[in-house]
Amino acid sequence: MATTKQSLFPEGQVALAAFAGALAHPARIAIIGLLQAREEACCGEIVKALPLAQATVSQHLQVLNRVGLLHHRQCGPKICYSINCEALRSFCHSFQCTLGTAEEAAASAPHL
Amino acid sequence: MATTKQSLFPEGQVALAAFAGALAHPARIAIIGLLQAREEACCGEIVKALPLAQATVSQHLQVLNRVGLLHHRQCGPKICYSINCEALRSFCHSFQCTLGTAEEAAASAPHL
DNA sequence: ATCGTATATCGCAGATATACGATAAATAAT
DNA sequence: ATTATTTATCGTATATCTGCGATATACGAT
Repeated sequence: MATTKQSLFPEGQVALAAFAGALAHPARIAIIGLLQAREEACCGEIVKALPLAQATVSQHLQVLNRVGLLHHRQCGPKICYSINCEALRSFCHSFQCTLGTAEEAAASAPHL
Repeated sequence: MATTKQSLFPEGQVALAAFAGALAHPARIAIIGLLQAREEACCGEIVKALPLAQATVSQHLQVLNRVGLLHHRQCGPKICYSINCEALRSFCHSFQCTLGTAEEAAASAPHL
């Protein structure tokens, strides 16, 4: 038994869980951090920066892409990835709201 | 072969991924939201509020507890759970820092 | 000690995730 | 068309997650 019961939960909670799931691996945290530092990086550069095989890195990129956290553009023979800042901010916002840390966030960033 | 490679990543990234992993299920998001609304709830109340069996809810509580997100106290025959606000805030803070949604995101709009 | 209630843990099965080699697909240049 | 480069996908094996019934543990009251 164990047919997933995720569909029995409100859509907002499912979406937030999916977002959290996309960040639930050190490699994907590292990729986000790397893209934050460099603005943009191609898959090969990310592979060099991580202790993982190319196929595995590509899979992790897909996971981040699936929840809309990445932009990518063809750049000659390479594909350059960057962070979809809007999506990231939007996720973080509903994250704050649901987790009830909104007051603290408002204190440090008095706007929005 | 697929012995997990999580240990090859920096500790901070592993910790953040673990935190995200703890929130990577709608049931656990729901539990956090419920505890936020009620301050405190015992396991039985949470079971009633979710479409899951008691054993499953108990497991989800363990997952949240393992990363330090919960407080619990014996309350007669029951066990009352509440959110460890300090831990939650601390996590959210390093979350913001690593994901760079503090001020960089707001400042950098112009590209593409 | 026994009973009833409340919660945690065990054991199992099915579903996902992780990781990688091999290979395919796409691009650029020859 | 061939080659070299870059990335995505396939196939696979192993690991972890999800879910629940059954059972164990803990507590308060009798």
